[in-house]
Parts: sequence; C-alpha cells; structure tokens
Amino acid sequence: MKQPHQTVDNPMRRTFYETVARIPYGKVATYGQIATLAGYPGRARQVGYALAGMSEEWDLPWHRIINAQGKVSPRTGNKFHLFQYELLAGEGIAFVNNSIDLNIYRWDPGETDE
DNA sequence: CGAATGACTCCTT
DNA sequence: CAAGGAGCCATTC
Repeated sequence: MKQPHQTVDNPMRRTFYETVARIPYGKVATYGQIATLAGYPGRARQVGYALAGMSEEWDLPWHRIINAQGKVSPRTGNKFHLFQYELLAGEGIAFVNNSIDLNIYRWDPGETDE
C-alpha cells in the first residue's frame, strides 16, 4: 500500500511544516492556503500528505489545518479528525454544524500574524 | 514510463 | 446545502 514514507529532505515538505508552524493561535488555514504561502500553489494535496507523514510528537499545529469547506478532513481509518475538533475548540474556534467560519478564523498572513 | 493513491479543490446536479 | 465527478500534483510500485 502507499505509505507517506517521505523524508524531510524535501524542501517542499519542510516549507509546509514551516508555514503550518506560523499559523497563529485561534486561527485556521486551508491546505491550498498553506501550499500557496509555502510557495507551491496547487499542491494542497501534498500539504495534507506531508502532515500525514508527520509524527504526533511534532510541535506543528496540524489541527489548525482544515479543508476549503471549513471542516476537518476525514482521514482514512482513523478518528483523529474528531480529536482535531476538540483541539480547535480549545483554541476558541466556534463550530456551526461541525463547520468553521473561514471568513472569520481563516489565517491572514501579514495582517494578524507577527 | 505508466498506473495507482491520497488530511485537496472546484464545478455541476 | 449535500453528493458526485473531474482535475491537479507528488510520491511509490
């Protein structure tokens, strides 16, 4: 089966991690957003793929990454996405029918960030 | 190189 | 608003 056994040697994946780590508290970002900010527009899938290969021990706020629908991505075979909801709620994110208001919580780099 | 896969996104029903 | 189909991209076999 296909396993994301990728290494961090790839500058693309490393850049994704850097971008994710820059997401401020109480804010969220979409995969496409991260990809674009990382300098790889259109690689939204690779962002999710990179996060999938990431260890749970990482300091990255992976829970702040959601899809363009304003919901957490339903990962395959795991219910960790449920845990993501709790983490986001802990950040002060408001949910409406399990969906997040991207118009409010979407990370705006250069304005609200450092 | 071709085929398959996946934490995605957009467009149409 | 929810569901289905097509498009895109990188990595792996």
